Amino acid sequence: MTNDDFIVKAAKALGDKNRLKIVKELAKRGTMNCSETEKLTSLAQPTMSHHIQLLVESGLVSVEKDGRTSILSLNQKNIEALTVFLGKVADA
Amino acid sequence: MTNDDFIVKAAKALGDKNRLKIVKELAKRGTMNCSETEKLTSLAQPTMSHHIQLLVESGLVSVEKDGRTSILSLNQKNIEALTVFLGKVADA
DNA sequence: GTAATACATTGAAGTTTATCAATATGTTTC
DNA sequence: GAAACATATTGATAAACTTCAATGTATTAC
Repeated sequence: MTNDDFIVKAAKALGDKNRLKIVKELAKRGTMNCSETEKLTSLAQPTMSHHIQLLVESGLVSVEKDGRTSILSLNQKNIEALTVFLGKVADA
Repeated sequence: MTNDDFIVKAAKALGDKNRLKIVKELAKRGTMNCSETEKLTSLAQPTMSHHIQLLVESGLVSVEKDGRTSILSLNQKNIEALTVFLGKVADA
């Protein structure tokens, strides 16, 4: 994946209000499992599962399996990379 | 528009490779008019016009009309706002 | 004022995305 | 091992998005 591809994918992942809500909540709590994300919105479980998959594929969110639960957290390094890119654009 | 709405809209605007290319080129050159953006890709003129409209509506890009040409530039303030948001998320 | 230039709008086609109900898979509990 | 739990997958539908050809609207140039 080129850097541009990463930017596009990550931006696309952030460009949805439900996924943004997950990201913001992860920033607040540190971690969440999938069931907890479902309580953030009124979306059905498969829909959330899909959104989470997109966030993970984008690199913004990481998953660690613990038994039957999936523990989500922010991928700080990749979010930082996106931030740095934007920072450069902001004061170009 | 709430702050979340802005983040979603701006991220969505960035989440397309052609629009990202415009933004990056604006960061490099400072300004461009619409005809110049058309040379960046192989997209048709109406398609570019549409992408530019999305960028402008998102707040990432500003337009100033000068006769028959539209002069595009980055909206540093809004890009900075997006950067700040991500920065907070990155080291949450 | 006609022609050329720069951009916007419209209408339509194809593609992608968001969403859900139903169902499947793997895991813990009893 | 049966039941409950956590998440994933599948298949379908509706909405949103990307793209273009055709056409429209200003503006400049001759």
